[in-house]
Amino acid sequence: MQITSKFTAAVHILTCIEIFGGEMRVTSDFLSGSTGVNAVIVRNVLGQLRTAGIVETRQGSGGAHLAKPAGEITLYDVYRAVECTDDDGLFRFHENPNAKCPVGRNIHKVMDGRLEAAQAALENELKKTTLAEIVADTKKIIKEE
Amino acid sequence: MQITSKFTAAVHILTCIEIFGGEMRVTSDFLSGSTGVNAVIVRNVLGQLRTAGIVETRQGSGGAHLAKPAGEITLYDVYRAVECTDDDGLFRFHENPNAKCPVGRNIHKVMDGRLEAAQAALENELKKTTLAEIVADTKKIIKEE
DNA sequence: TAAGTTGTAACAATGCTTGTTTCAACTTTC
DNA sequence: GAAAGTTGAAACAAGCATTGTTACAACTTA
Repeated sequence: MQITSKFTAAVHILTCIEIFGGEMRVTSDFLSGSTGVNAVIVRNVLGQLRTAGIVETRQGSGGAHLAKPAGEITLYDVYRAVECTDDDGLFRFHENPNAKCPVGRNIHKVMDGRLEAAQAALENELKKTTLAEIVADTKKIIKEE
Repeated sequence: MQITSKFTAAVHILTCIEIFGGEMRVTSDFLSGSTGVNAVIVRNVLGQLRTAGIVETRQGSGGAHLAKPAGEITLYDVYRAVECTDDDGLFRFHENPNAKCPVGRNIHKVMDGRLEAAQAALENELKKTTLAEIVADTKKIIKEE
């Protein structure tokens, strides 16, 4: 099982907004062209990023902008905005353990804390990188090409 | 996107094998009863755990056993045995970034290292817990019931 | 030999991800 | 005000993965 490609697409989108936003209007069509992701999906992602307070878009006038400095947007923020793991977490539990079995009755309790710790470890690692670093690295590579 | 319930089911299965293995024959039917997971799925999981060298099963004679001490089996081992993330990792990349776009051409390079670090953080956390601890915690809770 | 069990293949059901079409609402420009 | 371009959103389809189910050969033990 894998984390959706919407996450990497969202980072790609944000990077484009930051890099090209100065010189041109970054529309969902343009972003679709750069990412290879369907324009409607791009708009969906932008909608989720907007709900999370990461970008600003307006109906009619094309062009998305960051809602806050790139240095204040972490990969974790993007991950949370786009993936819907909030409700039940990254791990999925088998749903019907038998309450009549002493193991089935308690396995949830025993594992939950550890699964949360593992998920937190992933998320904390994502918190370490900001969009500003992604943009800086990308610009550096472009310059060296 | 979530990690398969096969993972938690596998831990449940191993816990049962360790706790009940002394007193009775732990068959896939019994495990199906405790986990609430279909017996064929249980056999599939057992097959993956066997391939990974974690359990021993034999056709005909019922009853699975651990192939090594519970203290030497980490949650990570179980995760690797059961999830098929080896090939492409936990994160999925959007597949067709545009090579004509300087961002699309390089976003993979920029993100890969960070995604690997995040995945490694998750896996390292899973390495910290052994089956022996899960079993000990479960026994403790059962005793307190 | 009979009963119980594992290993495995094939198929169905369900749900998730992504793509596609369509259209109303909005902004900008002419 | 009209036209062109854009966003937001709903509805639906295609593809894929997960899980369940059925079926059966191969094996072990009694």
